[in-house]
Amino acid sequence: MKDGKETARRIERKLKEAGLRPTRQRLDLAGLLFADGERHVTAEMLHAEAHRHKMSVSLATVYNTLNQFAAAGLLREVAIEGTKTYFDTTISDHQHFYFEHDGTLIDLEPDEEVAVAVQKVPEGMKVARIDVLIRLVPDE
Amino acid sequence: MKDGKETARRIERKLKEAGLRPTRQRLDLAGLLFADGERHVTAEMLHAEAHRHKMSVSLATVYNTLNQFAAAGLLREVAIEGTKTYFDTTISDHQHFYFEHDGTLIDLEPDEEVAVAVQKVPEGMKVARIDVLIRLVPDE
DNA sequence: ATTAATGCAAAATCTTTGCACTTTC
DNA sequence: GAAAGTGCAAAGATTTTGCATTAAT
Repeated sequence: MKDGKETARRIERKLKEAGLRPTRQRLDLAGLLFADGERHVTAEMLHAEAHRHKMSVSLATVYNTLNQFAAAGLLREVAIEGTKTYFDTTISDHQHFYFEHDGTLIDLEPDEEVAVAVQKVPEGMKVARIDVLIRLVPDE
Repeated sequence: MKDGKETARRIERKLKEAGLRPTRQRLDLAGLLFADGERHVTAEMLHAEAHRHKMSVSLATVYNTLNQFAAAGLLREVAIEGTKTYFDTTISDHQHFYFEHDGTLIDLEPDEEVAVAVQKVPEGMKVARIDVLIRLVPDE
């Protein structure tokens, strides 16, 4: 965990640059999301976490905030099958390990990444992004 | 479209081999799904299609059937972000093109596939499968 | 006959929305 | 004070479930 004041300032700047007003709720949630390192959360998870930290935010606001952050490019939605929507704090191009036995998701380190190169793309289309999800199960 | 009788027999065999009783609803739905070629459907879509073909199936049964087929290995769930669950009639290892502007999903031909090789896998884990989704947007 | 599948409606989930109130600029 | 954000509860959307009825073995 980084120094509190530095982080708070950095986060406020981040929101302003994204054109989002730095309200208390957004600062609180961004504080949890961007404190340090990668994070993969659902709205439910983040709401529970905020509660544990005695932050006052409604679940609807958590949903709205995650969607706004994603629209602003601060977060990225991750496609995992199933009903819940995951958001990833790492927005640069990267890949994921998905632990099927417990539903955990982690980023691959850049040096672990799989190289992908598309040969042919349908007429009139171009590649926007390539999602790679490596599904893991316990060995043996 | 293949010959009707041949297809019907093939499908009935398919269900039996999967340990599923060949009921009218399952035969109807399997008939739509496995008539020929790849298909990517949601429960909603398949239910609507069944209706158009004057087949009588409830939406709940479509859901149940898709889940049973997937559990039996006849279909594969595809992870696309968003709320709806897609099922794919191609169950072998393969990759997808996803057209972001209209939500269409198609399989890559084997010769278009991207080679992926994972270097390091977390301790005690092994790769079950690698999902590759190539996101396309209109050119320019 | 026995066992499994279906249909319906009801419930359970997850997510978005409408609107009065509050906060930020 | 104007514009934007929040909270709550209500509505939406998707999916699952309980149970009586029907169909398959």
